[in-house]
Amino acid sequence: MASDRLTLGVAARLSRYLQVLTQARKMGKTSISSQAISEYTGVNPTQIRRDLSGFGKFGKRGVGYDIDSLIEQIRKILRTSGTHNIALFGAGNLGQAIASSSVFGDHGFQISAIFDVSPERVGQKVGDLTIRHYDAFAEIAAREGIMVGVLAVPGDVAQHVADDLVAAGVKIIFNYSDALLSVPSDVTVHTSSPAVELLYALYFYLS
Amino acid sequence: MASDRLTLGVAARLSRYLQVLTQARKMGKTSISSQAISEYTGVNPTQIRRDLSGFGKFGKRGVGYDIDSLIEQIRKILRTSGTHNIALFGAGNLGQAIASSSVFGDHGFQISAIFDVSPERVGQKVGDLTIRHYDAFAEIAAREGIMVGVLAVPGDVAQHVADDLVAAGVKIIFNYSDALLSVPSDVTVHTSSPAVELLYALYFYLS
DNA sequence: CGTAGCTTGCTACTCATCGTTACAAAGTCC
DNA sequence: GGACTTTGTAACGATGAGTAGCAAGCTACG
Repeated sequence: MASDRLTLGVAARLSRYLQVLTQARKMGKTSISSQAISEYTGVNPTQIRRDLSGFGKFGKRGVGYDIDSLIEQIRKILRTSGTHNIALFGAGNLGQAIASSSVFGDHGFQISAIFDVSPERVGQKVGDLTIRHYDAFAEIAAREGIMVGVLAVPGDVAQHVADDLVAAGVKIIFNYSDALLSVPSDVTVHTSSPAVELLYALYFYLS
Repeated sequence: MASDRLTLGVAARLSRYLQVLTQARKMGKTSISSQAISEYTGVNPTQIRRDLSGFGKFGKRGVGYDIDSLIEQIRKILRTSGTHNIALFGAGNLGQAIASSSVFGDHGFQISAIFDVSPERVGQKVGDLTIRHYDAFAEIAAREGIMVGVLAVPGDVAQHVADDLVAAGVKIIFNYSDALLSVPSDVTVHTSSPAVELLYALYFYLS
């Protein structure tokens, strides 16, 4: 199991392919070549074929890869097939944007609950979901076994929420706030930082 | 100039350090050790010191790095000091969330204009900015020299907006939509894909 | 003042990874 | 049938990253 664990690089690239494939599928494409994936990801076409061919023969020579089946294969390789329940914290502009978009749903993440503390928001609906009060989180987490939490809350309360998430057994925290979160070593924090990604892109443009 | 260009890895890590440093500064810290940066970034402490010491002696032995000055130094290394004007497209939930947060501002990106097409939104204020009609973009871009565009628009119009941005001379597009954008090779598209980043984190947790 | 404990800066070495080149096999298109 | 495309695969070389180790400089505390 853990022995044939993918290396960081391979897993990162496979995820990246998955992103492009999912987008391409949304655009109505059904087939794609390693060359095309390369243009969208910046990864060398040979590298792409090598990454994929290490797990089986997914492509058709002269044609390329069938997008639907390749998505399925990669998700199988990443062992992330099926749906995963996530909980969303904060129903402000950002939280509502996340809840009403399909970004997570397209990749098998189902938002199973959305929490806030504002009396004006609690009880309102966002898509199919009703915003619940944050106090109900512990109970719901215990019942549904939430493993991933998404933080769309103000930075000054992020650590507090993160602590509660850790206590409830959440293992992966996606942090949209600007707070630096301290968590036990068995919990992964991923912080969204679009501005930093932009700086990175800007550097290469300016050079 | 381009000769002493940083490698991809170094630039990526420096950006990452910048993220953590900016967060740490917000939390009120003034100094940080390579060990601490390592815990937040996952990068080896020796690697961090090597990355930094290649450009000068920024740290104090026995103490660590002064956060303010290190941020300044890294931004100088990345040649992204100063402020950069960006334009934001789409004033829905996501657009408003971006406009009212400080994520971009903290890193020197100033949102100089926000555009939408909805008559209900145009004319309203988000923070200090007034939402303008999309038709005004070409003129404003010509006057202010926008180099970075942020797309918080629906996927089905993203390509159309991207084409207009390219025509107006925008070189970096930050894409929050789920569309796969086609642009000339001298334009960089960076697509936000939180779900894919989550899949990546999930893989390593499950292994 | 002086000693103990950090932390940086720096070097040398090793190993893994990625890009490159090359080419055969299998498919499509005309 | 023939030209063209694209995958699958191997070999090689260059680059990058992890590791270990150590001296120098700073702080803190008696």
